[in-house]
Amino acid sequence: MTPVDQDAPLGRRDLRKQQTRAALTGAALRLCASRGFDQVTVDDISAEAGVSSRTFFNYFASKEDAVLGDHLVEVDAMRARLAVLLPTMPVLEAVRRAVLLVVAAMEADRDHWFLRMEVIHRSPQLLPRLVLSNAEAERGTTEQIAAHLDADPAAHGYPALVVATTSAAFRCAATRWMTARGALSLGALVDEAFSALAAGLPDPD
Amino acid sequence: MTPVDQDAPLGRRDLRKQQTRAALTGAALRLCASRGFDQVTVDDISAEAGVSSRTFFNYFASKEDAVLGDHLVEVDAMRARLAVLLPTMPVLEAVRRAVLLVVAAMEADRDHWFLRMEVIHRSPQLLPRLVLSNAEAERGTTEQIAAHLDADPAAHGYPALVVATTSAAFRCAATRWMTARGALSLGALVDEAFSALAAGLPDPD
DNA sequence: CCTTAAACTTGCAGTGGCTGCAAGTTTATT
DNA sequence: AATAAACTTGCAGCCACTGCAAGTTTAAGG
Repeated sequence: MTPVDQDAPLGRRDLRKQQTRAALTGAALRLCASRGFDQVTVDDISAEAGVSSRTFFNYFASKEDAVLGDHLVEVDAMRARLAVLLPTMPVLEAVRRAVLLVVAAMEADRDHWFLRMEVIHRSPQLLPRLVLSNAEAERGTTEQIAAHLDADPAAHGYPALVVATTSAAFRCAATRWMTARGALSLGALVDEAFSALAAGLPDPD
Repeated sequence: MTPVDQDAPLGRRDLRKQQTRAALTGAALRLCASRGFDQVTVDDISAEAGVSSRTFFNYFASKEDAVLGDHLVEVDAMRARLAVLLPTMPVLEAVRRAVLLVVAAMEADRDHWFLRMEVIHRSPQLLPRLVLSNAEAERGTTEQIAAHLDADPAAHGYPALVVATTSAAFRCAATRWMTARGALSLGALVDEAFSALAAGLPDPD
């Protein structure tokens, strides 16, 4: 699932930790996908993963975290790309290209995302937590764009507006991608959504 | 808060229910605003409101519900307005005008909204739940627009895209409104955001 | 006015998420 | 081989939340 980060000093210990963590998220996803989120207890997940329930909470702060996991890994890369692109083109276009990094990561992780989606679809209570972590990421990007424009984010609404609307557009594309179970390319769907945004959301046809 | 709905058959019982409900949300808002959401227990709220903690759960399904309350009351009115406007103008413009109904309701309820905002700002865990209930409303509006366009919502991304992005724009405006503590008119902020959307989110200035 | 049925409140007991603490056990360090 | 650090675990406990079985209040009909 999550590839090993660069050349890390991996002793038996860190290895086992990764292993345990993966076993926990795996068990959580599997169980929740088949039974539904609240028909699964932390004890169930821990037992399936072969650790105590107390240990579960050494790895995750909540049951939800085990399911949603770290779906924000690519944010740093996206932000770096954005920093490079912003000075050379309009904000909206820079964001569109930066988002393609996330698109690539998601398309590479297809199966994992579909499984996660299955769980979230079954148990919509999880959706909020997903939105929250996104919100945090959005705030950072907003500040980045505000700095680029030399604008006070509090006084000027533009940075927050761009980030919020593009995020919404991205989520729309992702939703279409998943309901189509990957029959369409996520990249193409994202492009379509961003084009509509750039055109001012005119009525279709 | 919520004005009495039309000519209702209000006996002592229903009256007391309204009273209790208001006391609970009031206590919840007050306590959470001063102490923070998770420094307040359901027992605290119930005691402050003068009922048992068990009764609390007869009124609200969760502690969060008591704080967030019914912030979706005006949705029906908005949808009705939208139905009237859609055939006579572009979708985006119709949505903009329909949203003005919500704007009016919020501006009439200023103080309450600011208090709620105070709580949410202190305890961001609440923000997601807020977004979630919005999501439900968004789905309905999406279907409405899809029907108007004679489009299959699954096949065509436009309806969901318009709704998601305009909702995001609205939230941005609302956030600015609240951080400015009402120094700016919510209506003006919403108009500004929608204008930017309609123009394709060009770089400012 | 009085009776009866429905609605509302409440205590109680119990489940499950989640945390701090104080062992014990495993792994890294010298 | 000895010591320190990290990891796991059981335990005791808090709190959100629920079902159940009273008790109490209000509405409705005679």
